[in-house]
Amino acid sequence: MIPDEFKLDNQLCFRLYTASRLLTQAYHPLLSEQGITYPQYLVLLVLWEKDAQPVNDIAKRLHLETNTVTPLLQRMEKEGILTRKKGETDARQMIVSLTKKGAGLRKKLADVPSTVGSAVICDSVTRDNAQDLFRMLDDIIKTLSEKQ
Amino acid sequence: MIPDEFKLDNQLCFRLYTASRLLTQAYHPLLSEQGITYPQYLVLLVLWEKDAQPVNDIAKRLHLETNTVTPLLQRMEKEGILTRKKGETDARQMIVSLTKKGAGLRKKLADVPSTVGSAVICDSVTRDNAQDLFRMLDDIIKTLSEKQ
DNA sequence: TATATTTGCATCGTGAACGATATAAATAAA
DNA sequence: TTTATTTATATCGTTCACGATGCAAATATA
Repeated sequence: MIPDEFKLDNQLCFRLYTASRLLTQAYHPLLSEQGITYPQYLVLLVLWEKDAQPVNDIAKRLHLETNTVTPLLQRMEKEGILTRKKGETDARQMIVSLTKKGAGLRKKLADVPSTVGSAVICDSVTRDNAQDLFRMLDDIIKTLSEKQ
Repeated sequence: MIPDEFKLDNQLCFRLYTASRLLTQAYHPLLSEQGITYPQYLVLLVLWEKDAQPVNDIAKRLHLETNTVTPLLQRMEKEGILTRKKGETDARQMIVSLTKKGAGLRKKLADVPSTVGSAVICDSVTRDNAQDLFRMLDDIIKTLSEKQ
């Protein structure tokens, strides 16, 4: 007999992993139309909120390490979406700024949130109890990121 | 002004993506001790439930494509965790079975669920309302996996 | 039975993730 | 000021994910 804890159906991580992957896939057709990936879209969200940030601030905002973000930014730089230049006050920093193309993607991707949002509305996740889900996920993220 | 839908804090996908990554990281020290990764652990969970399954059944159970699972299984075969042999009734199938080592990992990994589980217990996610979270995630997964 | 289609798996290329490590600049300590 | 430590970023190697494509076995159709 398999103990309950070992059953795949009882695993929180597997659910998060699957839901994350499937929802990311829902973004794909919309994003690839503009030649970007989902993690690149996340970088854009960060820079649209506040332009000209050092690599580290972007990484922290996304809960990623710089060894993930740096290559990501290098690819986006090569695509002409953003620029990277040495910080003036601190020469260790690389300040990442949107190009005109990167800023312009905001309008071209304007429909993404509502399109994807409506795809995930189901019995359990309506606008009402999405807040409960958000709160639980935020709590998980907070708990785990504090364990570092 | 940034519309609300564009704010990173309002994105469900980003929360799932982050929670999934951080929780997977919590598995890492426990799994690497036995020389396996988290996706490999998922394969073991599937095979511990039912041994000797074709690649396709494992892939479907994990909501993954065979082009992800095949290399994963090949690496696990090289590690001596499982074997792959052609199906007898259907020669297209590859039947994946646990070796003694693969079956034995169950005991060595016995503490994983409880160890990781206790790491994620927080204000919002207690044993009580974990069921609500499970239900919502299952609904999201169901909705998204039915879309194609 | 011959041909077409579907199914199951594999290969390839690209882009993440991430542990480990390296390097230079900034800061702290001696 | 010299030396040590910390900080910010980059490089490298391995393992996923996944779209695209290929191929052989099984099944359906003609």
